[in-house]
Amino acid sequence: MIERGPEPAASALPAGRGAAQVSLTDSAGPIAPQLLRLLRETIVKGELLPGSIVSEADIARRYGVSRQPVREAFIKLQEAGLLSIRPQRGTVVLRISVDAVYDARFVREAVEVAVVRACAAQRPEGLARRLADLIAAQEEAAGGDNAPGFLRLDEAFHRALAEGIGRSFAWTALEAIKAQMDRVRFLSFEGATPLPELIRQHRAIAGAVAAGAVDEAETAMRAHLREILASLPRIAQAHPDYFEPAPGGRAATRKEDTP
Amino acid sequence: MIERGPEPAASALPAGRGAAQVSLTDSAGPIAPQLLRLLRETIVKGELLPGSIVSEADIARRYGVSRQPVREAFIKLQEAGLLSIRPQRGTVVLRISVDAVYDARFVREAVEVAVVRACAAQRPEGLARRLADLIAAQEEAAGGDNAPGFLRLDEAFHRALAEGIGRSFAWTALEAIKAQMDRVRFLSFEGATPLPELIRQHRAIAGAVAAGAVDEAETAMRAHLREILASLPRIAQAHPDYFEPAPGGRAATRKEDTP
DNA sequence: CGTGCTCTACTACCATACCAGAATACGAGA
DNA sequence: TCTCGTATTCTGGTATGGTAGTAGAGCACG
Repeated sequence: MIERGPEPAASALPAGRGAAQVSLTDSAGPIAPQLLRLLRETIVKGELLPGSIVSEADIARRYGVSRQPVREAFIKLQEAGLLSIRPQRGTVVLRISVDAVYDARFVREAVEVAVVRACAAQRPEGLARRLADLIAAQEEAAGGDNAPGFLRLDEAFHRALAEGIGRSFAWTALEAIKAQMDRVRFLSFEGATPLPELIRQHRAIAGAVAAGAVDEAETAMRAHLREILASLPRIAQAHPDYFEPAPGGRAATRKEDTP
Repeated sequence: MIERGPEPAASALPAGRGAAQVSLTDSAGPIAPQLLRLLRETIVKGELLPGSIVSEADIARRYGVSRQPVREAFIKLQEAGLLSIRPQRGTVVLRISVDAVYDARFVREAVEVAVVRACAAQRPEGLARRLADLIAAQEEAAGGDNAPGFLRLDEAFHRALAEGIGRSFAWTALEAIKAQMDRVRFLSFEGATPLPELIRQHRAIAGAVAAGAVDEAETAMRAHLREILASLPRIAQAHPDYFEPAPGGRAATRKEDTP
């Protein structure tokens, strides 16, 4: 076991109530996936600030695990465009790249439009009911000011569409990409699109699907996905330190440069 | 250094001319990505047979590296749906799942259609020229019976479309997914779609893009992507041992089963 | 006082060691 | 001969040691 003295000096993590509160070794299952989810959530929520540098050993000490699972988590987070691993130099939490966010939306929109068109064309049995249930739950969450709960239900809504046509893989493939957009969403809680408006858009999508209106469903989905990022320019201005400077170069894309 | 005796007994790898011919330690750069590419190619080409079991230690010995880079490669190959890592039981090369291939095509088609539509709508400068060059090179490769070379040029063609509209990320995101389809393509060299026909389709796509015919470009792209898998049912029948049995259950999707 | 060099303190990467669980080989008993 | 319990030997997961390489601080020199 590693020496795990408190020594909270120079901690990049919020360390508000002791970061290692979530026990990884105690609970069941492999710790590598647990650590991955934990770190991703930490970054997406903005608790681990963009630009701050982390290290395998640092995180390993902090959570009382070895460097091995940390390394695996780092690699996946790099693929998701949240970290940049620079060999022998350090690993840095990437600032949000506006370009990367739009790239993610482009791919997500392409896939989700195809999904929702197929839904409207096939009108699979039970889907309309499922969507209605989710929308009802979303209204409840919105009423109770339960923002995190709403985000989970929002995900469930989109997943339900893919599952409806037997293409749950389509949503799985988007999950890695979605992280980029999620970071913006968490920043945009302050004065972004009100939840009732998002619910209204969900209802429009579900309605078009139930009616078998293919083109209408596509239009509704596109509007919805663009709405999510409508506040992006304003957010980027409000939090300049969270975002990559303007230039088009995106370090996240280049996984292996030929020097 | 690990004892690396020849002992070719019970080798799952073809071992035709000594598998470790490709030196990993000598050449430059981190060996983990190199090993990943090498293993992926080995699986996609069918040199490592579906259903065969591999182990971290086995591969590590074979290529004269430690288990660490092998492990990282395994993880990524699992995400790509090529391997199934079963803790404490073994890692198996997954058979091709027809469902998974169609899932991959669904996502790829959705993204590539969006790309090609944007290309036709924007008609970015220089793209038409680039596509024409690639098609010319493809004709040369097809004439010289250079199948692997043609596949590389085919990839370059699709990547060029994404790059044309400044969405190279779209192609990057597809690379992991594409592996499923590539496996089929390598099996289908025997009596599949003749290369001239594929080139004709490329020309149709490029022509529609150059003409700014958005819908026509979409149609051409869809036809092209479906053509690639046109021989799938026949291939699956011809190589039953390479494919997952009929039932809809796809082991590739379930990353963590709850036993 | 300004500038170049060395040397230290990190980093990620790779290799090795240890562990718990799963599958199988095997032998005793019926 | 067949069945069941046990021991061995695999597996992947985790922990830890070692190495090449980079960034930056401190010192020598102009």
